[in-house]
Amino acid sequence: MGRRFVSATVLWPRTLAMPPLEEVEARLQGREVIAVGRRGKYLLMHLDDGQTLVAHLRMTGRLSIVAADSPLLEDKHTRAWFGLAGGDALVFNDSRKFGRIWLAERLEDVVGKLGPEPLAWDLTPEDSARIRRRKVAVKALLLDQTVVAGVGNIYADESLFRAGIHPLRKASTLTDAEAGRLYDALREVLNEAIQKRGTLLRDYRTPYGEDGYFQNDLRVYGKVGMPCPRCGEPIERIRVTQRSTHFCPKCQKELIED
DNA sequence: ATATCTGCCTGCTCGC
DNA sequence: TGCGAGCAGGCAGATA
Repeated sequence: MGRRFVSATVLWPRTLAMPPLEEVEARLQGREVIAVGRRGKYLLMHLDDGQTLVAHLRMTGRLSIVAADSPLLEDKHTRAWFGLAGGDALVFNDSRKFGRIWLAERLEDVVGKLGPEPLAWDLTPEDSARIRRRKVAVKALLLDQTVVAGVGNIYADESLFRAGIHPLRKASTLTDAEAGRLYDALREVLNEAIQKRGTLLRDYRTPYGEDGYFQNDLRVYGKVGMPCPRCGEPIERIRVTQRSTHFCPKCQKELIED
């Protein structure tokens, strides 16, 4: 916060989702960051004229502020960087090239379709009814950013395990009790993960380059064949709408026996 | 409206 | 040791 942009450089054109680079250069020139925030998985830098510089890291993206002569500017995975008044640079580094940056006049154009924030979710009866009519697998529902914002594959699997719900259950078949347990489990998992500063898997680092620690608390994600921490049954992996999905076949029954 | 699939990408792991 | 295949996954866009 408090820094001003003086230039914009894009090395991998697709990184810049909108608008064209010439326009970014003109509209960003001299603008000051007055606040930073987040919506779902989108990072927000609010500027002093109402615009928002938005970044999505996807899988491997990293944002950092470095000195203007930092070797990171020459790194082969650096996709874009923004010169800051005073000589530093805000660098977007992303080996997989999935990450995206927007300069939005209206933030809603970028994040308008996102569902509610799970940790600040005042679930209305209308929301609840609409969601619970859906016939998709509940795992797919958790990953749908228009239903609830910010949940990715790891925390979806962990939430379903803690709630004792099979990932293939159709959302429309969940009982009130199950829906309530899932809602609680999701918030619990996210709060714990935030407290542990995230999950170190392959690429993730905190904004300060440190590792997160939630990987030590994962109960099913990536644990294929290992004993369930609750019942000892081997954890299984299946695919649900093209996503690798981990669960305990004993604690998370697809069909409830009577 | 809803549900599902494909393409985008590179680095890493695995098996031969 | 070298090499290719397979895998990881968030989202846009296409298709059913």
